Amino acid sequence: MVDRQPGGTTPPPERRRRSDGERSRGAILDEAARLATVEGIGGLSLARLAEAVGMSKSGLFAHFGSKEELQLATIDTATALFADRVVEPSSAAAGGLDRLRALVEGYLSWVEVDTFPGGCFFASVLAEMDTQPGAVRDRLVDFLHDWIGRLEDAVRDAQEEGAIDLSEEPAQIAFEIEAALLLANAQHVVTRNAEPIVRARRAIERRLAAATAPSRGGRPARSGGTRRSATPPK
Amino acid sequence: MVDRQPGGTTPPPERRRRSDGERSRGAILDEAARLATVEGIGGLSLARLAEAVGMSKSGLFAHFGSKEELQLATIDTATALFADRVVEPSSAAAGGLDRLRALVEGYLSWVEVDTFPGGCFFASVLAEMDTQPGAVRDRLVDFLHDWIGRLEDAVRDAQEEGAIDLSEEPAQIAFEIEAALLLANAQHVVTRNAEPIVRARRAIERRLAAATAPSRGGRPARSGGTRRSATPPK
DNA sequence: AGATAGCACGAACGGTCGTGCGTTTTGGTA
DNA sequence: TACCAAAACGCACGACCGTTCGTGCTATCT
Repeated sequence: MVDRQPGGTTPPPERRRRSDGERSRGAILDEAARLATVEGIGGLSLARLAEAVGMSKSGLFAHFGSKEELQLATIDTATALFADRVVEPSSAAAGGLDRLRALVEGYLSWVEVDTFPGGCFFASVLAEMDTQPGAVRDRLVDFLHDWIGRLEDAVRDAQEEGAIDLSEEPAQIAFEIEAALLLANAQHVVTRNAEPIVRARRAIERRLAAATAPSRGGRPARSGGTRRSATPPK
Repeated sequence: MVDRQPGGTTPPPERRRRSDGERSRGAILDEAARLATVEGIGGLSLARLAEAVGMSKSGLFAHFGSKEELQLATIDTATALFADRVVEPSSAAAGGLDRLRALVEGYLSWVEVDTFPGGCFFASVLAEMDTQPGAVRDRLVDFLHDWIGRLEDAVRDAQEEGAIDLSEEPAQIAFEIEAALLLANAQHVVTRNAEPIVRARRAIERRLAAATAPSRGGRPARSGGTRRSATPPK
């Protein structure tokens, strides 16, 4: 952490942090991500956030310098949590199809387990900012592209492994999966029960079954197995 | 228009309207629905709305009495427009399946034709209000139930007519259709091109094709026609 | 024509917003 | 232990929020 050089003149752009400051900042961002899903990332006010974490408005503000910086940092916090809860666990999957299923299940539990009171952070916040140009929207769109790309990559890998028929378009399958996930989240927030979750699961499982068995007389792809095909990915 | 009774005591709740007032009110609500899809129905301020329609804030406010009343009237305006543009045209369809397709196409054009700058009014506003209890949220949820119910009814009618297999669950098909429509809207707003529209169309057409042809070796259902079969189920 | 009431206006209110500034407290280090 | 910068604070600001009020204007009815 410390990188002091004994040579006397330490260059000015050094910024020393104190541990309690870092801890406060983390607590602020955790609460900000929660509140943003119910009040909106724009509607969330510094005063309410400060009260929620138990500190003064000005003390909180000093951590970020502007509201937009706070919003961007909040997005980064949610992104890190999403990576930890949804993306990372899927990396243990054996093949592309299993990884795809792991991403789906990861997202559905991310929604169902009430990680945030207002449902999926990104669905909530992107719906709010999708028409408001700026750095916040841009960062959210970046996240979305990353997520959709991850689904498509899993489909492509599954195709290379023979688990999904080659006639299927990865972007189309990713679209249909994402559609079910998005509506599952939206309806879960409104109805507060698990029915949309199981409907989404059913829709996706059915779609994958159709993509697994080729539409016109091909061999049914095998499921599971640690078989490592030659095809080294990219 | 006038209903005066000569008996003296005219019951108080009478309210006479002037034509220019009604026209102003309509213009306000049209603009409010537009602005609500980009600024949010909560973020939309009376001052900005007044400026957009070219009148004073207080003059505008007098039409509604409170911001919540304005919001509710805005929702009613959007609901009427939706009924006119999407629901009503579908009533000309011959059977349940055609009506279902008409609802889908009606919604997709509602989105693609940029009826509102921020995409579908209801998707946008419901995403904003889904965690904020109150009359506004309730009215939006009512609309949603009505819309989903309309999709399910069309599926059920199609089943009675033999156009959709009886083993399909109407609520499940409606969920999958609504999912594709919702994501089509969301991605259209972000990307501003037609690709999500055609992806949704493709997904829904494929799903309907699967629901039309029974999963395990039955006769493919015929499309079109006003045939009204008895079809005693199972 | 005169009377009535719907319509629109400007000004002002109490409140909350994001933001700046000067001060006090506090934790890590020399 | 004494020092110093990070951290948290209180306070105040200008702008904007929804809402209220008093006042003219004018369309419509008698």
